[in-house]
Amino acid sequence: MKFGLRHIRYFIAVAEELHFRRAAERLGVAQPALSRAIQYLERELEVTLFVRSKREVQITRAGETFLKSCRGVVNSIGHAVETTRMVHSGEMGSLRIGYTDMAIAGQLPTLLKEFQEQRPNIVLRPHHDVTVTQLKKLDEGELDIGFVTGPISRTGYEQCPIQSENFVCIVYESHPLAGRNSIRLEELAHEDFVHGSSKDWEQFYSYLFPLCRRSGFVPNIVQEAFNSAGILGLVACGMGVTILTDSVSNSISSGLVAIPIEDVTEQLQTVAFWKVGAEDGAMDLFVEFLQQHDVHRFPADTPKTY
Amino acid sequence: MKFGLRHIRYFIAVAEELHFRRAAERLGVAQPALSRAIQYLERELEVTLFVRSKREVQITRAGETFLKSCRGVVNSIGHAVETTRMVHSGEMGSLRIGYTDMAIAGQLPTLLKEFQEQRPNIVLRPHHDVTVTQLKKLDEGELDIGFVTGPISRTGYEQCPIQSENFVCIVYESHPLAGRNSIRLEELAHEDFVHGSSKDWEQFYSYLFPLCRRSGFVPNIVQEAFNSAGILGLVACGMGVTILTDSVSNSISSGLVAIPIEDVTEQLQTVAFWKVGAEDGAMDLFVEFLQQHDVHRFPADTPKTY
DNA sequence: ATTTCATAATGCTTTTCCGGCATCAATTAG
DNA sequence: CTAATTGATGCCGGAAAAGCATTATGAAAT
Repeated sequence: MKFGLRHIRYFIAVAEELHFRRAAERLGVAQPALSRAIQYLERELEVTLFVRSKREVQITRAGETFLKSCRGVVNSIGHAVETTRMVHSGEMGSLRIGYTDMAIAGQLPTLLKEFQEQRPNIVLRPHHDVTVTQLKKLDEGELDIGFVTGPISRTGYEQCPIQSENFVCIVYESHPLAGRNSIRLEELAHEDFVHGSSKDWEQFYSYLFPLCRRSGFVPNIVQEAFNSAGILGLVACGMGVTILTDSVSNSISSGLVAIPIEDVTEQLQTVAFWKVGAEDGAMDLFVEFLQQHDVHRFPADTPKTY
Repeated sequence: MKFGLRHIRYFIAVAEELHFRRAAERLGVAQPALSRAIQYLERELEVTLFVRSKREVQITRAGETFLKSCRGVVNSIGHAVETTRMVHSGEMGSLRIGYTDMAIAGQLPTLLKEFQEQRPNIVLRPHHDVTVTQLKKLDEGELDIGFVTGPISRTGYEQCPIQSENFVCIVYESHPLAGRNSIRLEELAHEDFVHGSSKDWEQFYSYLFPLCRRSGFVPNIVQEAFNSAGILGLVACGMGVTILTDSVSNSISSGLVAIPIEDVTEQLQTVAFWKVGAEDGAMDLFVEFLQQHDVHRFPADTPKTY
């Protein structure tokens, strides 16, 4: 295969015109150049493509099959260029999106739905993961953007606030505190706590534990679960109480009660988090979309670092 | 699209190595040439394909989609060359084959089956047509080869004998001649004849009528049909007698009787007939095959012309 | 039969393109 | 800070492709 796309284009012209001079005109080259190009092609292929009989040009069977293939090739190249340009501009592409329990229980579904309507040619691929796993996958390029518990400061990354939620205490309905409209955090000092597994939920508790310490206690952990559904389940079994956030408590099952915590004004932030300079049009569009929807301004006075 | 296959091949190498120097080695060119080719490609596409960060080369999403397409393109080109060469050599292709009633009732099915086994990649497309129609279609390039009643002499064409058959008289079973082991042609002088339609069966009767004239009569045609099945049907109805050939009479229905004609030693030839210089490998192979199977040598002393 | 016309092929020259060498700039490793 | 590696750039030479002019050939017209 020592010929080029030029030979293919020339061949198609001759095959369609069955006339070297006309084909040369159509291509905007001189007739001898065309003759030689076709000769070269035939020599490379070791195949007679045309029968030149001084008054007419006939295409051979082999030429006809080559013509079909050539049309296919130029079409796929055209299509390739078009698609590549669309992916470059972001108009087309795919995004691997990580999300936490809090994100998926909150704003994320609405955001994704709205973006999908704006950009129907971008495929969204959401994956559930806790914050630390998402950060690892972002590092390794397995995710394009994560919706994680934040804020997080890390060089080479950017973030955008998505939602802020209050902490709420969740107890089973026969618990002594179940009837209360609100509680103070220190009232939980001697309760048994159900917990997210310490490794996975590291980020969440890095925000919650300082609050407990301020209220003068360290939570007494009696059970661990892997996700919020598991935690709620264990609470419903009467194994202890837990602290989660508004969005998750919106969907608690019967048998559980969510109680606001009076003396905790701090909120748990969920942020979108992504690597800068990924050179991906779809990402750019998605980030732009998120920043336009940034209703909850990022509080500059709480620069917690990871 | 002002780039060539060279750019595509270079791009694939860089995309696979993610390293300009190594890719250049693999391609057998110097690194600067490669850098420039990729730059040119990116300028033509108006798309960033790689992110060069002085210690590593990353491919962009757009680059990845372009890579997939490029792999497809080089594959289809390789496949195109292969297929084209096969068609050129004749190993692959298709043949449009015409046949008469006599041919299909005789040797042709066996011939086609045997050839098909030898060359499974050649598609055989048989079409039923009388001789004159086949000749017209051969002229117009609608057929590649015809199995016709011959011999035929026509410039630009060649032929090869396929079979020679005796003429036989066919009568309905209550006909006075039905009991005979053989007859002489002149005994049919005053019979009613069923005929192939004069236009379509022109070629057949150009061989038969001279024999009748030699025996001193012109057949008295009372009915015409379009093909041998129709003729046999009319004979079975008692509308007259007819003269056909061995092969056709082998498959006559009950109610009909085939009687040899003593004084007619002339045979009806079926020949393969094709245009010379068609520049088609499959045709060449088929013709070669037919000539090897030429058991019935062409009788040089009966040069009847069309 | 001869002339004329049209077509594709060929010879030669010019232009363009592409590759190689040397070098530069930038980043990383020690 | 130095050395080494990597991709980009400048410049030059050679090969490839195009253009122009011409030829050879076959068909149509006279």
